[in-house]
Amino acid sequence: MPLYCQLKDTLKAAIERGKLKPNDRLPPETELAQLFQVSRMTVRQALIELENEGFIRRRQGQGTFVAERKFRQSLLRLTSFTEDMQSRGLKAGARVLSVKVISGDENLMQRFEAAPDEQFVRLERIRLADGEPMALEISFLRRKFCPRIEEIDFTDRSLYVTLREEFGLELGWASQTIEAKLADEYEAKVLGVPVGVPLLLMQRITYLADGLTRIEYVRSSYRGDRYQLYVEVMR
Amino acid sequence: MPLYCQLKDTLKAAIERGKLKPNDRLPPETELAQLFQVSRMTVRQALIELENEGFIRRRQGQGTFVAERKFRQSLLRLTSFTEDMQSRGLKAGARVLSVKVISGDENLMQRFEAAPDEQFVRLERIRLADGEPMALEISFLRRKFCPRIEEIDFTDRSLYVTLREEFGLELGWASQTIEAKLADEYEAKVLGVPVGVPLLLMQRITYLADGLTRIEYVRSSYRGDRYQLYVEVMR
DNA sequence: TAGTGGTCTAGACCACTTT
DNA sequence: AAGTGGTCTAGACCACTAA
Repeated sequence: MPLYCQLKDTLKAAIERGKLKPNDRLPPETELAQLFQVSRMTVRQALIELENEGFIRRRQGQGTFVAERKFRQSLLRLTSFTEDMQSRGLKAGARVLSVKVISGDENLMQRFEAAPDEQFVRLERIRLADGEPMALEISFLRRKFCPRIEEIDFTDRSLYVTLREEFGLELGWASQTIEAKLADEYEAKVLGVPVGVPLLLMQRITYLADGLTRIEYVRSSYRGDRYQLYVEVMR
Repeated sequence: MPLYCQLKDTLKAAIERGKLKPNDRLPPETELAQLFQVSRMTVRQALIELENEGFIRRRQGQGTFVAERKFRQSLLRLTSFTEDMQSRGLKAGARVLSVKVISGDENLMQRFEAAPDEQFVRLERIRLADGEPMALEISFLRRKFCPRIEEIDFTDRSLYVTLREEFGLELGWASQTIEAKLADEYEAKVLGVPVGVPLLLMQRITYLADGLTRIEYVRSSYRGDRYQLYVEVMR
């Protein structure tokens, strides 16, 4: 592992464990270089990446400081429902409504740019936060990348963790749309809300780490009365 | 202006003007260094920032390539309605509903962490895309940073451009929430839609470039039938 | 004025990909 | 084997901030 990554991890761990608190000042770059027996440029690479990830702020003439907690959370990243709920301090869960292997759906083939005979796994779940229905989530996966995934029970299991640990699939990025719509009869029934309540509809196509291969299409309908997206955006 | 910024701007301009096309390979780092008469580390700093901004992809052993257009657009950034519509190929406009100077609002004072006697300007506009109502936007500005801004007509004028050009205010970042709700009677009337249609509600607090000073609070209600957010998110 | 981060150099060797 | 980006060094001077 590169030296700058080791230094990065060391500092990140110190911040996350509370050994370094928000607004604490870090030692100057020259001092860190001596401490870790590396050159200043190596220290700088570690610090620049930590700043980009929101863990620290660097100010010319002043020094380097641990960022406020809220600043290092929830810049919009590719997260699973499980991770999202964890960061909100809620316990994520699921009720599996159906699991199917399907193929030949025109719409899906287009979204995935897939061959006509390719198989997909359709996983439909109600997502729970502290046991309460929060969203209806319908995921489509390309079965050739995760064979027999339909045999796994996703009641209390993160899909993304499973993709990584069982199938060695590293996710890279996703393109996502967000819109407002009304709950139809089916959505209302499974979410336990009246027909016509507002929902936040998010549709996502997830790509692997190579940046090109599409692995997942997911359509999530969040209850408008319980769910709010939070984003920090830069100019 | 630093050398690496000059190089960055040069390359960015070449990409934006189409002189360098998607998937074109850039010269290797050593060659760029010779071409621009700078060290390789300086070239690298320019390239790393261009990669972070989505203009290029770098691959060890292969080279540096111009990124696909869609990859360099619309990562979620702090944009004005005007910029947002431009990037969608629509013409942005506005109908000013009211402009007021107000003070003493508890709620506002809290959002801005402002003194009890501070004055705010409240600007309420219907935002138009190609002449059609798209959103109701209510902006609150701290008047001490932009005195007499209430005398400006924002019918065909970007608020953010005005803040920069008339008042020298550079925006830095914003914290933003996004949720789904139903149109109430007032919203329905001014947007020209029935009561109860779904709306995408975005609330934003905008900070200046210093990262600390809050300058704007804006509450935008977008028509759910016409507006969709698009985001690309990284893992 | 002293100390911080910001920029820059001219090398070096390594890891990865393609030929 | 050749060429690419990835990591790293040991210096240097500059710009900004605070005392």
